[in-house]
Amino acid sequence: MDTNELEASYFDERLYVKNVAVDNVIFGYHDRELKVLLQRPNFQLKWTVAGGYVRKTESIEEAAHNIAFLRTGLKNLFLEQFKSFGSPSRTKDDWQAIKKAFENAGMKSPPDSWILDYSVSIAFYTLTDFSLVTVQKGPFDEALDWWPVTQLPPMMFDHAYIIEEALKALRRDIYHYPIGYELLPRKFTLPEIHSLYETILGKTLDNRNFTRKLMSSGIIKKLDETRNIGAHRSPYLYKFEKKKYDAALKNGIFLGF
Amino acid sequence: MDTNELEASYFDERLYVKNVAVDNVIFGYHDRELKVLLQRPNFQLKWTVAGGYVRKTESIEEAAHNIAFLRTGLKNLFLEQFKSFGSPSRTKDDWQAIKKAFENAGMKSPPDSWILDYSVSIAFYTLTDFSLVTVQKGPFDEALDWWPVTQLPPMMFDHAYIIEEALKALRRDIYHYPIGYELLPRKFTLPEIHSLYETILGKTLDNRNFTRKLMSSGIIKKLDETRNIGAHRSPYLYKFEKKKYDAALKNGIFLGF
DNA sequence: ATATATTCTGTCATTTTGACGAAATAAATT
DNA sequence: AATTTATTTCGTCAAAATGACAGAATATAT
Repeated sequence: MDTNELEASYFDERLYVKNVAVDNVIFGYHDRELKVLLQRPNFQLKWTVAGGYVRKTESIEEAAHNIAFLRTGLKNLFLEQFKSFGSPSRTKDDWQAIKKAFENAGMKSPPDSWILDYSVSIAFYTLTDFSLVTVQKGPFDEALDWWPVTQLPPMMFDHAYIIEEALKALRRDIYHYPIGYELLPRKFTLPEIHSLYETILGKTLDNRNFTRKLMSSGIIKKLDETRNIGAHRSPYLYKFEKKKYDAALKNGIFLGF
Repeated sequence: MDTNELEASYFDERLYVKNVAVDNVIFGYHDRELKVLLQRPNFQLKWTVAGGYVRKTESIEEAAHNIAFLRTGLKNLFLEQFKSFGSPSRTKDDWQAIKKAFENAGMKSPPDSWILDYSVSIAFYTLTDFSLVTVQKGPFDEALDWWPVTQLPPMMFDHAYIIEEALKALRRDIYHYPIGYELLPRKFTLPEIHSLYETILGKTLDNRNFTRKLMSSGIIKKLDETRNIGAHRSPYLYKFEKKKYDAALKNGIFLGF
């Protein structure tokens, strides 16, 4: 099935689970900023998190992976479910706006039964190496772009809140999982991973103490290469130790920065 | 609306959200064991977690509180959402069994559209002071009882897995929240809270080091009373410091046992 | 050669941890 | 009334982890 076909069959109650949406907060890291991939539906001014529906033949995790794949072109990304959202009228108003806009444009809009009924969102966050992503708009979207989590555009539904909660979950998980592995390119420098942790945790970390702790965990390894950064001392490159990383994912690790 | 009326209206698609269930793993602590409150539906041999559906007029959190209230008689319990579950046929087989049993008994059974369609469970865990609970069976249940998490009976659906995941979440959260407050009576002894932590974490903790750490957090306070435990030295009673506790809930606390 | 900006390495006092043993106490037993 | 038993409670010490801090090395531009 072609990508557009796939999404175009949304709202077919025979294929998709009604009342249940999956939202996926896709994080990337670039220019010392944590960014999130957002889409803006046709004719709309406000943005949404990457989202979609669940086919009756798949699990919610598969649906979330699929959403990530549709927008980034990447499979098997690191993906964590962090919370579900459901309350009367959390989506109603903005759905009505979308419906109206579609109708004004002479386009087919989602059926009322999907819009006016109760809507539960199961939310995941996804971590990805920014540099590997090639963004791909969906058939109902006018725009798809990375936004810094510190400067989000106006958001539809409760999606600003969903991103807040995703950040909370990420900040909690960063203590238990070596999250840098997912957000950084395969080879990276100490200042890069240092800045990543500062960005996610929103606080400054003493570089010497940070390095000491990270190295003592044994999860990253110094390479024999350096990166040229222009008029400055060239930082060494590092990479994650896959074995240690897998163990850390499985058993948890404690990184108390 | 009366309690039984409330639950009896399940499966009315005008009132309840289709495809979405809420399951609530209700934990209590008694006799040095962590227990979970389970129900056994009519004519069934296997048990389920406390569960129910979401009214279209309420949030999923309200639904979860309501389920806890129906089974324990208690309101405003400590309740955390930890994960949602959704995959094809996670509930189908056992639902068919229930349907058949209801029909054999000449009772009205849930409509096929609710049974055969996709089912998402939003799962919460609830912590409660065992001694305050008065268990209340639901209208479709033959039994409702506390079971030690270490010796569960045969479970329906994927509920054994759901309980496992609830335990994981609890073990994760115990490091960030002073969970003892919810599971213990207002006044308790050091050996009691010590044993609670050992039980939840599933490992022995040196009593002297445990006490040192717990006291240094300032979250509990020694009282001037002791409890008589028969032929042994009488342990002092302690209570949680409400202010410290509230701050810990809000900002998190770190208790690395 | 010098200036500038950034990376990298090391020390020290303080705090926290983990592993122990021994004294105190309430009731039952002799 | 002394002793035994089971439990609670208090204290010490060496090792490890933490937090605060300063200075040397290096890549290029001037």
